[in-house]
Amino acid sequence: MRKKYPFDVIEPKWQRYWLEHKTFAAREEPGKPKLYVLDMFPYPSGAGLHVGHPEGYTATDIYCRFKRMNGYAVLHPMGWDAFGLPAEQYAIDTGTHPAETTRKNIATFRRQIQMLGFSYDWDREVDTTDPSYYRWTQWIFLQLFKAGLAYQAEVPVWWCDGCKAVLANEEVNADGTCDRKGHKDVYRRPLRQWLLRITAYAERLLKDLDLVNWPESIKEQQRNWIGRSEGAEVDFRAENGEVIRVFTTRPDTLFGATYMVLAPEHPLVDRLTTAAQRAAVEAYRAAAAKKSELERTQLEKEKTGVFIGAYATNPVNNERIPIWVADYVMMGYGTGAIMAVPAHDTRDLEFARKFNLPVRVVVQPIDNSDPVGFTGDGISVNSGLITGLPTPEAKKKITAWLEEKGLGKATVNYKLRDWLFSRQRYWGEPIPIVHCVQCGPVPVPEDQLPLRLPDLADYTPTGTAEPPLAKATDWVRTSCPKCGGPGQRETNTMPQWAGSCWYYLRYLDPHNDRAFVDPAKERYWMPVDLYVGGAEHAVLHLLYSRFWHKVLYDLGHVSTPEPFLRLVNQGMILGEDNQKMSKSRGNVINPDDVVREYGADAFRMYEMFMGPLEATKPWSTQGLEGVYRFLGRLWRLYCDEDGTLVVDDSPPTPQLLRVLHQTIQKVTEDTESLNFNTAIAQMMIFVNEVTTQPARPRAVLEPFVLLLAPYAPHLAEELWEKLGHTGSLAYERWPQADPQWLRADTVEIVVQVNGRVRDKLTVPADLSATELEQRALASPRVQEFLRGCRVQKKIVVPGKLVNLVATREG
RNA sequence: GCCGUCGUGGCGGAAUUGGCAGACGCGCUGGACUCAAAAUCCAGUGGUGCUCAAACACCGUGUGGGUUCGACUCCCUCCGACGGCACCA
Repeated sequence: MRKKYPFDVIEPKWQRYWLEHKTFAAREEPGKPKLYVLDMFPYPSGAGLHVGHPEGYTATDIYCRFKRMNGYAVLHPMGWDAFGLPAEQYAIDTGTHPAETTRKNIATFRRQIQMLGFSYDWDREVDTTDPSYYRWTQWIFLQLFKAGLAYQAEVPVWWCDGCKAVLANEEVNADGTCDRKGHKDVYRRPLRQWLLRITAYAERLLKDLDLVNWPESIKEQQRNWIGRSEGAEVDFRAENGEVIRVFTTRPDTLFGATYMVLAPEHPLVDRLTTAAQRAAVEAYRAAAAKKSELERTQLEKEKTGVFIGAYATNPVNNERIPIWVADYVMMGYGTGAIMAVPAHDTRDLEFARKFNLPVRVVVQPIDNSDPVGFTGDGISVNSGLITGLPTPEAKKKITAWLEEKGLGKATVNYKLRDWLFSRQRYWGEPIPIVHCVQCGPVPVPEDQLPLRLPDLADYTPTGTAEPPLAKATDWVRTSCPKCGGPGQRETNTMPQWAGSCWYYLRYLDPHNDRAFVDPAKERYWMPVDLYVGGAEHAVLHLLYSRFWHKVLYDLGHVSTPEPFLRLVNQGMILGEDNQKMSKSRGNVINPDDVVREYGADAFRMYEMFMGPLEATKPWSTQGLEGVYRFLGRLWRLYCDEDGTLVVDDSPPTPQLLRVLHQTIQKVTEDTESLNFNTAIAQMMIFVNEVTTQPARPRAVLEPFVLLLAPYAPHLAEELWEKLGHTGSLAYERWPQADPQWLRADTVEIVVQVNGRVRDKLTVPADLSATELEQRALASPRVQEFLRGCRVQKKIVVPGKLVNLVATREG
């Protein structure tokens, strides 16, 4: 197909120009307002760039180019989140060193990203696998360790037989399969692990969500993940004297507790079970331990459990209630034990019905509906000292009473767990710790960082819990930095999240070898003003980053409590068949093909024209062609077939000036608010309008090039040059809309009778309300509809409409 | 089950504070140019009725109701889609 304009010449030309002139190098400029615009950096996979990547990148690029032209000092960097399993798996399969695979993939990604003409400052590129980068990832880990926020523990962790590796909780799917490869044999086994004490920051991670401008859905997901709930811990005494502590959010229902439940793993089960029940309880616990999470949560809707033979005393009424063991109570939450109030808890009610346990109503709903199974707020009944109180007051009073008697206290619980931070993999940052028999875990001295990954000949997992690094025996064997005695290096590595937790800070000062970032630079650029990326990172990446950032903040290394001020999630791009793009469906669109055939500007512009940035939307090659045709039409507005400029110096008509200034106004507003699709629609209106006119006045066409520049930067640069300018337009002043041309002299007024449009009047824009009313009533069309009616009410909105409310007479 | 987001032509989508629903693009139809086609340009394009057309009327933003002079927009009910969480006491 013949090209509609020479994008294949223009685009490489300007890309070369920008790189050679370092047009987009970011500088701290005290006189200018700063703007830090960040893309979630990609994992450079072997498959190359996907059309989803450039969606967010184009959005941020447009915004950055727009803001530069509006006088901002803009920081807009790109880099690589390059540790991770695929390169390691490839090494296992082929023997190629992951570093080499990574280098190659990065080269492909860089080429593809550069061919789209994004205005990144390439001198700030970071690569998480580069020792000069991970040196500081390790350094931050040591700060966490020294602050007591990194510790080792023997924890039951998810082990995937297929990957021969430990998985993090979040890497295990709800159906019990492995998130990476879909392996089925995933189960828990206890292993020594590194954990980060993110729970110490639960409250601040929750509260500080109020400081950021993020989509409500993301904030809500983080809140749910942190899972704060207020309640009370209450001590029940078993008959043998053991104290069973429970957590409840409804201390007001204590009088309705008719039994207790311990989690199967609860340590008191052993000590409380009576001889008669021991066999049944042991059998139940053994069965529960074997159950996968899948069985325990998904399939097992029917409650199970066993009475352990023991009783406890309800502290509020001294009632004797039986103790059961059941797997609907989890050891990992609260205290692993509950008081069961079947009348006001759905799960307890199910259990009680199945095992014929008593149900006692202690909360009366306000609307007098059935109290059994009622879990909302109401009025306490049959509840001693709190009888008659509404739920919130009842909670307060009973909690105070418990505290006074030493039987319990108000408590806050979180669902959030500590972050399992070690991986039994090769291709990750080595954890800079030496294990010494004398001194325990000892940090590698900071001046010895980076602790480099040793080369291995064989990357395959050991198959045991020993990580592959254990094979590098010379590397593992070392001396203790503290006492000089024999030591062993930690062989676990960090998870992929580690490098991405702080990369936005390294961009500020990527070549600094004395600190992870220079404090002055940090203060100048932070926080990130706009962060764009996929919603799949809603919880983990963003929560982990926020956690590290807060630790660095507390240690005085960064100046803001939150890293990312504003967050926008770009939507997914589906295939033309409205399905998720995938190789197996054969609906994958390759950016290389698109750029070869239509050019980068058309690709960028189409992705922005598809719809709102946040929306999920299907790819359409015809839609792409429509945008490509538009760019061709735009080109022909300026040049004839030989590429000779046809712009003239004729005085522009008022009509053209009006559409120009409307376009300036609309494009300015919509670019600022990231509504790129409507900004492009307005540019199309402009081009359509100019096309209908014979003249090509420079006074109108030249400012339009600047409006186009953030969207189709190569085309705009080329036209700018043809118009006689030298150098790049990247820092030209953004056009200002002249209000004179936005004001309309006359407006069209809608005249309604009973809410239906019956006539339209063209009147002077500043016509008064009374005058407007007169003219509306004088309209023959309107009079026709008013015949035989009496006007009851007149609504006059100057500049907009007149509505006459009339009723039929007689 | 719970939380969140969202339902607008044949399709992607627009609509400022409650004020002409369907901007812009795709597709489709007709026309110009052409030997012909492609490309390009011009015109039309929510549905229904009125024997065609014009004019006009009525219907129309997932469903049913409500508030209002007026509802895509605000409130309630239900239905559907997508995303997240999931026995969290």
